[in-house]
Amino acid sequence: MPKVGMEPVRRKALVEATIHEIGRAGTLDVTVSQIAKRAGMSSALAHHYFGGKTQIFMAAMRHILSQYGLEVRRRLKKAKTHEERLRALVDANFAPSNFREEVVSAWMNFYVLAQNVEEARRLLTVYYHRLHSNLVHDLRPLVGGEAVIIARRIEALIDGVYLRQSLRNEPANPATASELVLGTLENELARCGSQRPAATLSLIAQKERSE
Amino acid sequence: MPKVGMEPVRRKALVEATIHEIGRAGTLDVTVSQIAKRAGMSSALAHHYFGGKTQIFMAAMRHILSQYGLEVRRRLKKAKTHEERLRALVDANFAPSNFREEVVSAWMNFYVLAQNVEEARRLLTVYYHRLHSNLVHDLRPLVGGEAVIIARRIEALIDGVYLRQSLRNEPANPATASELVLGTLENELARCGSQRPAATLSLIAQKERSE
DNA sequence: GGTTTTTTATTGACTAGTCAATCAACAAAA
DNA sequence: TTTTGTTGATTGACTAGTCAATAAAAAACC
Repeated sequence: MPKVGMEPVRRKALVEATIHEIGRAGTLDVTVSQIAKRAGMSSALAHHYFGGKTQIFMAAMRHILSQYGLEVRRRLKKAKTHEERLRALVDANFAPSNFREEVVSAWMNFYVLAQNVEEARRLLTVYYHRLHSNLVHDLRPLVGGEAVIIARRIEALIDGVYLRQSLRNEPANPATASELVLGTLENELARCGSQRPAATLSLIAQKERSE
Repeated sequence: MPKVGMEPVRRKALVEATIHEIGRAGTLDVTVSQIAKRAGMSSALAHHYFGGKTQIFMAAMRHILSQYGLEVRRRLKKAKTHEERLRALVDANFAPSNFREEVVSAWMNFYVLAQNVEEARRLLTVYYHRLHSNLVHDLRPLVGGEAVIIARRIEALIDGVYLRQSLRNEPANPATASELVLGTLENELARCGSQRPAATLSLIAQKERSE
């Protein structure tokens, strides 16, 4: 029974169904029918609103990236010092909204997609650059010239944690993951920072341990 | 013109063609025909020798993992001290034989495969455990109780470097990649090691810089 | 040594199934 | 009656896997 103004509702449902379906299957090899079914409509309607399968994937990827961006900005707003901002940047990656089983799996598959589809690669590159310049911005005052190399380490580490999470059967544990990255960061700062006492940071201290 | 004793030749050709084809396509979505064609035979023959597509993939994955294992053992044999052994363990990941564009891409896709196919996951788990226990074995004497957590960081970092490499257009640079990981490791050791002078390690010093 | 039989290598043609994309048709709201 | 929403049915392309047939080498036999 056709109601009017369905377009945004349908699009949203499809995007979310896509992420869940990719997460469930662990692959980009999901059919439009599967996605449409989960979103509660026919596959023809999915094509009607998005045009094609690739566009559905791209919309889903854009959604994940924008949700991630939102999380980053939300946390950065609360942070004052450089140390707090660094923690915010790292923690955003492991926020519950991003670091869930299906979303992590979808991320992994988008990485693969970015190897094939130029637009996907572009999106990912934007995210990379933003994270990198954010990190460098707050690392520079603390470690000077080492900022870039340390940023690269943190970036790779975050991706690695995601990758390994996608292989686990256990549900994601934000605290453990975040701690792993922050611990490394703390080490880097303690080692080559010279303008502030190492203890100032204490990134981890404020969280309880797990694992 | 049938020559006899072709089986091992064909199998090898198919395995290598599989890796190249996956790397080229950036996806597991390659057809048996494409693989067979690159290996210089008909798709029927590929089926004849391997049975099915999944088995072809598994054979390719096993080949990559065994090549990696070989590299590790080769380097470990030359290493004497714990520090040298740690460096060997890290460097093996970035040896030219493993850290090439197609192989990196294949790795990424095998990660995805491991989310779906139980046997693929098992293979990857074996590799994980071996790397982990190797790292811990040589970290423990240097850093004691922190060995496990540091090992986890290094492992995630290595995976992250692979992942990011798969997104680049530029050819892989072993030196840069290795340095990124070894630098982190050095930091960790310098920070929490207490039984030996930090300078002893100098993991990076012996390599020229790049990037 | 020559002939037959068996084994191994090889492929073109075919089957059965899947799936993205399209379209014609229908239904409610404006 | 025009716009918006919706779907079942269909098309067209593609692909994993099978099979029967062919051909050379090797082995067995005389």
